[in-house]
Amino acid sequence: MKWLSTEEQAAWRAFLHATTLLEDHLDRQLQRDAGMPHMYYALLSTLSETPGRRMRMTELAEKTKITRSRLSHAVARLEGNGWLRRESCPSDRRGQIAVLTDAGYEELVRTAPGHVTAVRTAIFDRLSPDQVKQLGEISQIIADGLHEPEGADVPWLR
Amino acid sequence: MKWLSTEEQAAWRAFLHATTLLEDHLDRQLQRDAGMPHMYYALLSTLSETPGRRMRMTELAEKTKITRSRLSHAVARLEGNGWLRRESCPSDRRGQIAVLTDAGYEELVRTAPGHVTAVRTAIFDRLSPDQVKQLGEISQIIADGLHEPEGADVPWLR
DNA sequence: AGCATTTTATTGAATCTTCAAAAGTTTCCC
DNA sequence: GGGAAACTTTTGAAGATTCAATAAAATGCT
Repeated sequence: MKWLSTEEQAAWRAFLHATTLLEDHLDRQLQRDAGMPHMYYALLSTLSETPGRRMRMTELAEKTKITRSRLSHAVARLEGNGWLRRESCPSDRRGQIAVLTDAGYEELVRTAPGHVTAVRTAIFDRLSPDQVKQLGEISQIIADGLHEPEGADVPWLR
Repeated sequence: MKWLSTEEQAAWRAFLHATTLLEDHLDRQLQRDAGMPHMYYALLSTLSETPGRRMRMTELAEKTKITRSRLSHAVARLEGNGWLRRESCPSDRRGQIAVLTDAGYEELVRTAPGHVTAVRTAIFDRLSPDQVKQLGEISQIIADGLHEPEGADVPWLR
């Protein structure tokens, strides 16, 4: 059993603090200005960038790295707000398609500047271009490692 | 209004994915192996490193970057598990002190190796020593920026 | 075709977090 | 001393997330 080195411990602690504070900060900012938590905003934002502003539920869940269950609950709530609507998928009768409504798009247009400013102020205004590059690379490595579960339950059957 | 550059957008997206997946992964790991979410584990872990394995509520909340309310609920739950107990503070009758019990310490001893392995596998085994250093520095900068709220409501009165 | 398996999406219950309000205590200042 | 203001912690309700179970539809296999 190998423990963390002093440097690793320090980095891990700082990382935990940064992510905890940042999540809290952005959730608060968006809850105040847009009436939704950060993840819900991310769903609208993701949809806004797709052709037709629509996406299959599973695809949207994968793109935003959340579970299908979480997405179902979130979409139900956002649909209640009128920012999203569901359509059934023509090619697969199990499928549902989440569609960003005009009202949802307007809400995004209205709140995006404030959110981007919050992100910029918290992160990018404080980092050098090289640090931004480093952060991107490091994040990518971590995300890649978690994207497809590594150790399956029965590795000897792989 | 200044938007994010292409590099910044890419970094931000990767960072969001990494933190979302990582949080989910570690919560799941600890829920399975220790019966508690990651933040609760962090509370026990933080307490275990203090003299007397005890800390005032507010201090513990600040050290772990969570709200007092969240801490109160968490401590109530962990107390129910027998991993923590409350003592009243002798010098300040408002104060409560969270104390790690022996059972709590044992639980930590039992589950720490698995958790450290999970953290190592997800992060530190994948990064170069320089990247670990970079991650620590970048995280520190972000955390520092959020630690004391920057823009007060009335900056002209500061 | 027929039947088991897999995939998609949702649901409800339990748990966790946030927010605002509350009660008790200490501090500040005159 | 006395009263306002600030601080510490808890509480309950509302909202969010997880997990396991469910239903419906597609796919695979023989």
